[in-house]
Amino acid sequence: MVTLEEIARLSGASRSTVSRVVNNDPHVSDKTRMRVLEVVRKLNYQPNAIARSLAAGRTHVLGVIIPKRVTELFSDPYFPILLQGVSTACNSFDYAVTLWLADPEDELRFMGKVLHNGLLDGVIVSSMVLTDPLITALSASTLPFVLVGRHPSAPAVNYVDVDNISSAQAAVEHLFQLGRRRIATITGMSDTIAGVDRFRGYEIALREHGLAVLPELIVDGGFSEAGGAAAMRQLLPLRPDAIFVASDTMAVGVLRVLREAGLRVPQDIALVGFDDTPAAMHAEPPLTTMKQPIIALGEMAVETLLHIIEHPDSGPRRIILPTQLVVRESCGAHLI
Amino acid sequence: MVTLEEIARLSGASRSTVSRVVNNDPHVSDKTRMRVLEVVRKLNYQPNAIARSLAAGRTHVLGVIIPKRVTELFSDPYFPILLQGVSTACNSFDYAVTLWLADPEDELRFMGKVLHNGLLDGVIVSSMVLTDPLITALSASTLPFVLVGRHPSAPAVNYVDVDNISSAQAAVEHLFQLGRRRIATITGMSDTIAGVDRFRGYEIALREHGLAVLPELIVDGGFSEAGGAAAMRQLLPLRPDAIFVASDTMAVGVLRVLREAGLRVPQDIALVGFDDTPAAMHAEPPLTTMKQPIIALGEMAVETLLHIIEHPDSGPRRIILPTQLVVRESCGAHLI
DNA sequence: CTGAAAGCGCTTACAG
DNA sequence: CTGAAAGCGCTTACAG
Repeated sequence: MVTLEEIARLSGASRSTVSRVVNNDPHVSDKTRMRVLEVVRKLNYQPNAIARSLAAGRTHVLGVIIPKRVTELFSDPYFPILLQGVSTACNSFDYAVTLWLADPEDELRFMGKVLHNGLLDGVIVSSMVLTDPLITALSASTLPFVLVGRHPSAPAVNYVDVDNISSAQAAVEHLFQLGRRRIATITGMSDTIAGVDRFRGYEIALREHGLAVLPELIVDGGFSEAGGAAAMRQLLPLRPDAIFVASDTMAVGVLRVLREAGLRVPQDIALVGFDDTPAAMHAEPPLTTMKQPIIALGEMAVETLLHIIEHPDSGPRRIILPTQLVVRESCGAHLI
Repeated sequence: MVTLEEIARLSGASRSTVSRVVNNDPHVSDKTRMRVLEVVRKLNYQPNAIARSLAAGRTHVLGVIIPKRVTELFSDPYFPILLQGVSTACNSFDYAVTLWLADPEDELRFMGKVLHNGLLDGVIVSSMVLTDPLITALSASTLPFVLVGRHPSAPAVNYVDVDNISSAQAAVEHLFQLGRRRIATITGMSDTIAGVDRFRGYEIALREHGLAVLPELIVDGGFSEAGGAAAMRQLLPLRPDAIFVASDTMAVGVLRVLREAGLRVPQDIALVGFDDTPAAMHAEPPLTTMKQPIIALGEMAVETLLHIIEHPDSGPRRIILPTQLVVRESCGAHLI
């Protein structure tokens, strides 16, 4: 392995100077810089990241924590896509990202160990679970972190999110505008903030129009495809004329059940989903859905985290990214 | 941050001794050990991973590289699931995993930089692309690596894989045994080893039974759902009585097109997929498919890599994991 | 079993 | 603009 030391010796400069050149410090004469760079190139010198981290006190690596519990729902492409956004942003800022798919047990180990071992400059947490002890542990630590998805138990915390409440409200409003009045909802897990918020949006929209919120028209689908299907089966005999489904993944399961039951979408039942994952476009019929900018959430999480690392004393940042209703066929708008 | 130095001072032991205790070195008297551990616990001391890495020459972090090109097909849960296996194994061995979702440009940066910056003890590469320059660069470097998926251009290399050829052959054989004779195939990308191998298995199976390999019954679906659907549309007028689809993700697209065309699966066309992703089970009808142990592939990749790191001089390891035909409804076996 | 010392490969005041 | 020196927090022969 080529070291700074060697470059210094061969270029006739001091180690300090070589370090400056390598780090683009302007306080080096052009002549010296050229001489050093020459040798750097010739030997294909790469600064040792570990030594650099130890000396500089920064590792240039971020952590991403995704609770395994949701990981198991990896049929839902939300997390892979989020990861993509995080990864892209990290690459562009010359950061590495280390991935922690933590089951509850690993979470403990993570908190006890990784959190304080100095490997990470900061972490991004995509826990949706309301009672996650990790959030508490992070808040108590000095490690900079940002949440993807707001978290009521830690209000003074940095996060990026969408406005799930008003987005869900807008989705239901869309169904109302199309003339639907018996609107059901299939909700996500009720111990996640997204699940709760999207349900609240549903309630608000109904109330706003004086529609009753009927308990029997509210079924938990747990954010999974199978859960969505099961919820739909439960809803079938109640004959809603529209359903707001709190994730596209669940909506795919819903469509399957409706097909089996011989019901037409949107003629018999109109559907609006949430997320706009790739499956929404490919669904049959194509799914009208509230698009969430998942990639951008990942990217913003990184940018926010980097900002916090640079400016530890700035106040908490809450970033809300816009959603957008993508009208396809499942809502029936094209028939009107 | 609590340091070794502090523990030494407070416990009255030397830094060497504290280091030994922390690293479970048996050459420490019980008395001393207790005394040190007492202080360690009290101060909640966590060894600094960076300092440790620099001193020991090992970082305990592995890299996973997934080419962005396939990443964009993240609707295919293969990669997330693989990641899960890798992550689980790393956790259990106390390694961290850093994720590189590399587009071709990032790949260059990776090779030039990350490959030699000392951050990684080794890397796992899940490139399926035949001509990937990364493989060449890795082979030329001293960094230990293992491939997920064999690679003909680098035969003397460590990899874990399934036997795609014989697995595909068995899948087609199954269709043959069910009486199908006009068997088409929708192939994966022809510049991936999995794509090529699965196609070869198809050929072999047909030839074995004296069936002609008809070019018009071979259509590229590019491993994506949309590609699978497009391929099926092309196949529709040719009326095959069975199709071997080289991935479940494509098969989902195929099923959609068949439904639109009013064809019954398996009565009119029998289908066998590949992978056994969660979508296979949820498909309509449930998909018969060649199950690939994706999680296990990820885990074995880690174990193999760790083995290579420990034993740099052992010969190359090639690990082939078994596949298994999962018979559901799309092949028609249940009707017989 | 224990400790003093060198060293891992960098960065960064400090002085000139 | 440049260099000598200290230091980041550990591990690991080496000696006793």
